[in-house]
Amino acid sequence: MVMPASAVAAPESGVPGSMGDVRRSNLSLVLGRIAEAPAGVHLSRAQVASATGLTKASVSSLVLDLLEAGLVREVGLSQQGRGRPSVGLELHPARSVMGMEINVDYISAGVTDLAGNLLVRETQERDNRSGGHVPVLAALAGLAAKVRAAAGDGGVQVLGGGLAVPGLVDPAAARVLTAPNLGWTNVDLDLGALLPDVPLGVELFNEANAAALAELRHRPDGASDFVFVSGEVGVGGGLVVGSELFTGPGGHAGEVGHIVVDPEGVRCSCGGTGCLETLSGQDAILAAAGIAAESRTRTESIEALVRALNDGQPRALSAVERAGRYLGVALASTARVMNIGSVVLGGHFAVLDPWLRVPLLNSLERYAPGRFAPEQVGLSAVGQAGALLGAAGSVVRSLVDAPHRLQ
Amino acid sequence: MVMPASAVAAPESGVPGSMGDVRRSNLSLVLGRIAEAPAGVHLSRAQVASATGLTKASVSSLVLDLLEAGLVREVGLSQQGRGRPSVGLELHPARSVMGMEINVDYISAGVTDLAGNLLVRETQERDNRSGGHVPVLAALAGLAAKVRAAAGDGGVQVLGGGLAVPGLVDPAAARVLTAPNLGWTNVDLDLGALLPDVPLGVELFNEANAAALAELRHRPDGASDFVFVSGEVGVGGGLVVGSELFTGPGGHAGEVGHIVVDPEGVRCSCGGTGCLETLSGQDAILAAAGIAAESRTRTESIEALVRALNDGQPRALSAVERAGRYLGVALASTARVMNIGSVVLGGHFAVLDPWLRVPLLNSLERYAPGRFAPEQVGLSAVGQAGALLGAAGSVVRSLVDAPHRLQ
DNA sequence: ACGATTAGTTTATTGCCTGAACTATATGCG
DNA sequence: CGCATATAGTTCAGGCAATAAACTAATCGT
Repeated sequence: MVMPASAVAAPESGVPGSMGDVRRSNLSLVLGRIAEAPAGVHLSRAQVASATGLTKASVSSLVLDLLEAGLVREVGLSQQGRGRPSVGLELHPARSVMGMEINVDYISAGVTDLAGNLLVRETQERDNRSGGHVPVLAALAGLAAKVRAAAGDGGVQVLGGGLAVPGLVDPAAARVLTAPNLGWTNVDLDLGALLPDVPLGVELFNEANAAALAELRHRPDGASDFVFVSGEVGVGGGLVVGSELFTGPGGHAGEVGHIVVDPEGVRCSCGGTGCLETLSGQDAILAAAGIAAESRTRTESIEALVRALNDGQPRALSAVERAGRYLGVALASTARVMNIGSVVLGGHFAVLDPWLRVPLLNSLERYAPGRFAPEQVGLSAVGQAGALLGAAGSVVRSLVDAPHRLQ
Repeated sequence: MVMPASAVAAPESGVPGSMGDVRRSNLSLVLGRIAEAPAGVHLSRAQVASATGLTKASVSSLVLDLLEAGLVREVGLSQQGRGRPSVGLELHPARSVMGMEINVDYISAGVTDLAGNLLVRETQERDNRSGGHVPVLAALAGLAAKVRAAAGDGGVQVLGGGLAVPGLVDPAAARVLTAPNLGWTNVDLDLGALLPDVPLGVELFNEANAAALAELRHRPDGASDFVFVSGEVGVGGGLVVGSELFTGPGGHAGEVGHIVVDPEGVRCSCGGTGCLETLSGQDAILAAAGIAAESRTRTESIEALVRALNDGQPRALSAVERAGRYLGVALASTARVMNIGSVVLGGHFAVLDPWLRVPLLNSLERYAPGRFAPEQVGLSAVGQAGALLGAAGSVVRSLVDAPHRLQ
């Protein structure tokens, strides 16, 4: 049995299908084609018809719905050879979505159009570890309102949003289960208050999961199956299987940072023992490299580490070597369990790639021989903004999956 | 984003939906309800209608199709209080599917009806390690023909089949990538020749995956998310997520036996290092327990081990303790990556449960604290026949998913 | 100017589900 | 016995969505 194709025409499993589902499915199909077109290329109704297999008549009718919903816009005429010129179709540039991020030492909010172009973004430095979650959310709501107003001045309407936090989340319940680096446990978020009066609401994401979605959208190779591992203080992970985020039964799969890579290892902040994070997280690497964390921001510490590596300091080199080796152990196990043989490195793993790559590849070859070609280990295509872009993009994705929600 | 519900009305992603898809979806829905009913309970059209949400008119029409396809049968009348008595519906008892299994030292074939009751089964002892795959498949084809004839004498028609093999498979290509214990590498199977002239063909499965499907069907608690781990010479695994087998992008996810649990460990038959199999597989346990494998079948060796455990022999106890401990390491990592907190033990893990359970639970608590309640570690409900039942049952499942294939 | 060519719309048809009316078959009570 | 009541299942008109084919619209080439 193969993974099911993503549900196209069904409202839910176990519920009767009716012709309305067909309409929804085909609306999604048409909107998806229009959204997929490269920037600057505007498909015509006829092109959409031949690309989807729908008839011209059906596409005309479906496009009419999308125009009325304000999701799609007609743009100029264009002539291809003989015949009547075609009317271009594009995602409506005045419809947008918001991405938000709460991290340890900043909050951030940004608006992208439906094609994923960042229109506005603001980041606010802020120590989010003290004072609990209430002031953080209040500050973020303010920042979001500001960014939204800026977008609104440009005539852009925000349809919905996504929020990324560095911790375990229950998206259905809008609840942060644990975010060790924020010191949050079982925090219920009022997502509605964060971005009031948007038709599509606000979705909650784990940071690495959101970043994985951003990678999915922006990867030049168009890979549809990979593990994204993000090295921060913690080690986060996001699993993309069949161009979908895999979140598991409870919504928080992908904790690559807590794979056990050394059963005799030290205690982890998660309560476990010998997790990858205890050997390849930032604190572990900096400590092993002999770089004191005190009186420095984390960015500065990583910069110091890179200098040490460039200087060829043995302690730094062996610290990174160890991190790469154990990262390989965890990814080898992931490859075996999930059958994914492609990796995208983010956070400090991307920064340290020049020194990390060889030990990582060696480790992969030792623990999962023949499963990872070197070109299957890539670096993040979106970098720092990944979580925000991914959270925003996921709203677009859910909109494309169910365009009827805006009618 | 949550796992998509299984596609109900869509043929495939990226293809236009039409009204025929609605029909297919609803056929599946109706057949599914009829199949779900407990043994001996026969739903009426009216009950199916209220259970599914379809109208009586639609259900009547859909049931007619299923009757004509021979998938469903009307059975007697039954009176519930007042009113016209209802006509019972059941899966047609004369339609059946075949499950087949190739293992190291036997081949087996059996026929079950669509409700999963085993009608005939034959097992043939056979050394499948020598001589390559051709004679094995010839022998299995013979055995299948025999079993099919026996079922045919009872008036039962075989609609399709499933074959389980102990190795990595590519189901789409009908290819066994590697089956170390059989000595097979990149073997293409002619599944059509194995069971000629069946309308639904033959599907190929990894043995543990098939067994996981059988567990899914027969679990008393009706769990829909679990890891099945089967202890044999190798350690196999099957992942069930949302009542679906998770096979990963390439079709061979779930290799729990090759999670790295000891990076400094010994070489594994898969080419890796420190795999779970090298510490919790049968050979590893028997060797650590000091039980010589020579001049015994594997069953006898395990029996000897159980005697030693009952006698309280320290070497045997510590061997099993170690196996349980490392099994816990692997399952803790699986829980983190897949977000699955429920386990079903099969093979020797089930047999050794009295001695294995405590170290396993301790290990789970150490490496993934709070994720596994003791009652979430269960034993196989189907035992030895699991792979065969699962392979057969998967054909029923795919038939319920797409009943129109028989019309 | 006019045919060729391509884009998009209109119209008739088909398939499928729905709701309401209808038929069928039982029970229970006077 | 007869009739009200209740439940199962069928028939039929209506609506929606996709399709195919005919039709209108707009442009190019000669």
